[in-house]
Amino acid sequence: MATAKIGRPRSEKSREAIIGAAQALLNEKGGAGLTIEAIARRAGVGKPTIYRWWPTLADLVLEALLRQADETIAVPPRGSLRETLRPFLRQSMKAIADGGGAHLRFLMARAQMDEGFRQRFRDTFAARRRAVLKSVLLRAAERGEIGPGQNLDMLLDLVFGAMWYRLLIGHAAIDEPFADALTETIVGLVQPGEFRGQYI
Amino acid sequence: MATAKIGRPRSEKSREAIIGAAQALLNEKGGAGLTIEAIARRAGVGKPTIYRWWPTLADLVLEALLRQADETIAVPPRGSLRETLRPFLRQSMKAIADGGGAHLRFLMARAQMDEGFRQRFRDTFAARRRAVLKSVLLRAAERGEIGPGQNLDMLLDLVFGAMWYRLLIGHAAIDEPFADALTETIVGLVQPGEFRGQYI
Amino acid sequence: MATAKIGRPRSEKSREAIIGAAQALLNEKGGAGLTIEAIARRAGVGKPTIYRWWPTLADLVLEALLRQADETIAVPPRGSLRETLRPFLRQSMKAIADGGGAHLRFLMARAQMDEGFRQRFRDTFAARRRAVLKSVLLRAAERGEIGPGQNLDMLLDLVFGAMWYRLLIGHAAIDEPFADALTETIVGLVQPGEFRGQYI
Amino acid sequence: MATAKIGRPRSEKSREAIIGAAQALLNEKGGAGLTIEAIARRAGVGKPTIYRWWPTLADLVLEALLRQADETIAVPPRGSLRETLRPFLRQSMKAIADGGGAHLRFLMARAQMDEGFRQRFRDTFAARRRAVLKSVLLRAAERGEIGPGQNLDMLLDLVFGAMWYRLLIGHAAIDEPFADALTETIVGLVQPGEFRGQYI
DNA sequence: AACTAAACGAGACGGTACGTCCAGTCTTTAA
DNA sequence: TTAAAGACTGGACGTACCGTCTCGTTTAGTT
Repeated sequence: MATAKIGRPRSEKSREAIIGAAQALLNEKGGAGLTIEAIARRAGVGKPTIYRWWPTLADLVLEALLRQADETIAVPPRGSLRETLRPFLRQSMKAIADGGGAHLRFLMARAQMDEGFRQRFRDTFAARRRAVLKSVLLRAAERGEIGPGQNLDMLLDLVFGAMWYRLLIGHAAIDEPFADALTETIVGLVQPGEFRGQYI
Repeated sequence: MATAKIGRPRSEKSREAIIGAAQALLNEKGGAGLTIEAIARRAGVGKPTIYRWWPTLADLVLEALLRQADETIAVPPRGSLRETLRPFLRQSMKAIADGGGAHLRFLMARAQMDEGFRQRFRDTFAARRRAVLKSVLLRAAERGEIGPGQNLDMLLDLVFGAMWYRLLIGHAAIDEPFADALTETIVGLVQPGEFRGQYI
Repeated sequence: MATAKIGRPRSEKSREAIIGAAQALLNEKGGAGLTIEAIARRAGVGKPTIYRWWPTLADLVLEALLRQADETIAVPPRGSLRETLRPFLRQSMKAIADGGGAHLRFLMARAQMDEGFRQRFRDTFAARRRAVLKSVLLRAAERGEIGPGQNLDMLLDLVFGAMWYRLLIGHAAIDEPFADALTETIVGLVQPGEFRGQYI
Repeated sequence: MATAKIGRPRSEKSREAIIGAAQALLNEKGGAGLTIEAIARRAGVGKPTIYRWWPTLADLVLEALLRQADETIAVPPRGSLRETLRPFLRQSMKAIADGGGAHLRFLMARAQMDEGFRQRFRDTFAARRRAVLKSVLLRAAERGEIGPGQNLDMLLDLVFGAMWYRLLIGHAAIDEPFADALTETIVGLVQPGEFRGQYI
């Protein structure tokens, strides 16, 4: 059969405390000052307990992010591209404004320092987000709302790139007006019509 | 006049050695492992000498980046938007591929950990790059190549965002085909014509 | 010339504080519980400062022992063997009773766990103590107080062995009566006379 | 009567495995590196099983020592003091050379760190060894081979002290020549005759 | 034969200390 | 009088064990 399950089982209480402490510290002090030592102190937990379950502080923060993001997933239903994309972007930006931004900024920074984590971050979080939006675009393309010359992956880079760029550089707000403007820009970009440049 | 210039003069040799060491370490080992201590060792210099001239390791790397980027600035001249944007993007991506990518990734990571540097990074480097591209877009708008409904700042976010996003996530290459595709996408997006959504 | 001496010199204040803290902790809590971490805390010093100057906690304790033993060295002068040996042993045992015992027990324990330190301990401390007593025995032998059949190194093992054995096992006191009895035993053992067994 | 004896009985197999693993590790790697964790791993046993039966790692090693020493006990029979003492010492030193030395060094080190174990070590192992040798000396004294002025306990300290001292410091071998030399020294020391110093 | 209870292996737990790296500051000598 | 060099305090790192705990499993003796 499967592997036998022996030994003391994992303490869910500790797990919760650790993730909770990471959340709290990130929201209070921001990414700098978020250390494994501080989390262990706050959670009333030994450092090895953290290392046992997460290879890296970044992986722990990623799990914390996913935990709180899961509640707000809400796959967008149907309708026109505009009516699907707008709530997707509004919701994404709302999650960022409501605290997720600190997580994302921390994770992106760590991804630049740890190639292993960068790969995990790319393959789990980023790829998942891209997949969600890509399915939206694919349905729009099937409905004929997107011209045949459009490269959907380029569109993903444009949309997520603009959000990440604003988040990381911090030169402009990530709010509902931005979500709406980005929606209109993308909708305007993709609409089929006369030839407007060839994708190479 | 002002303060007399007495005392031991600054050693330009040390300055060069420091920046050179930073360049070398960044290219060899990447962002992780780039520390002030390592730079001081490599440059044969005391740590305080570094702290005296740069407030932060990130500022030092930023200077190193600007130093090597200055040679490749070459403001794009005239012609159509396509003919101006394409070399601009090709050149930008070539600089990234030729080693600048490590600098940029390091700087963006540090900006997420140090709000003070983030501001300097935004106000010097990022703003400068935006200004260059914006002047290109403005000239194109004057020539009527860009429709009146376009928000130029949104275009900047799209272009730089897509580049940064690919650089940071690492899911796709930053190369000439990408530069060309991005050029075509932007050119197609901005061309004036029938109404295609209103910027809010 | 010799090597130039630049840079901040070693802080004698820290050195004193470290050794003092080690002394204090050893006297208060005994060998168990004497850790580098605790010494650093007590001395108000960073751990690396300790590691910079002593390879091992044991080496630090050894220096602390030598520092306080230096004051009580007082090489025994002349006279008969009995008149020289007795004060030597009394003084040695007084030093043990006055606090040196904790140091010695700690050091001997560490020597059993760290072969490198064991060698240093043997070559510096133990060899030095043996040399002092051996010179006493040599002078006595020159004066004819020790029979020709005696192996002086065996005598050293007997004298130091008995002291260490009592100290480590703890079955009997290390005090003045013991010093005097040991003196008489050795003096009786070595006196020349009829043949009493041959050293092999 | 007392508590009924129900439940699973102690596993002798585990006990053997634990003691065997301790023996093996001690012989292979010496005292440093002998940990309960390593023993449990090697023996294929859970840590609590070890803690259930021995209060301390030192107590476990002590039992391992006694188990292998029991085979070589061989109480010395009769004859002169020399003829009794010499095999006793030879045998003791052979046991040390054959592997018991590592056990003894480990135990003596642990006795310095744990006062509770020091007492047990003293009251069981050391006292037993002293009793054996003391009975030898008593019989010799009854036969008149030892002068009336001799303090037998001092003799025990001399003999065991010299052995332990060599074992712990490591400045000289513990071998048959040493056993013989020590025998002759003791025999020469104790022989009755003209007055040779008074024991105080 | 079924029940009971202790000992078993496994391994996670909260902790302590380890020895190292680096940050940023301070103090001295050299230029 | 400033630059340069190196020792400083201090915090966090990731690891090794400690001794305790909680599991599911095994194994005898008791009913």
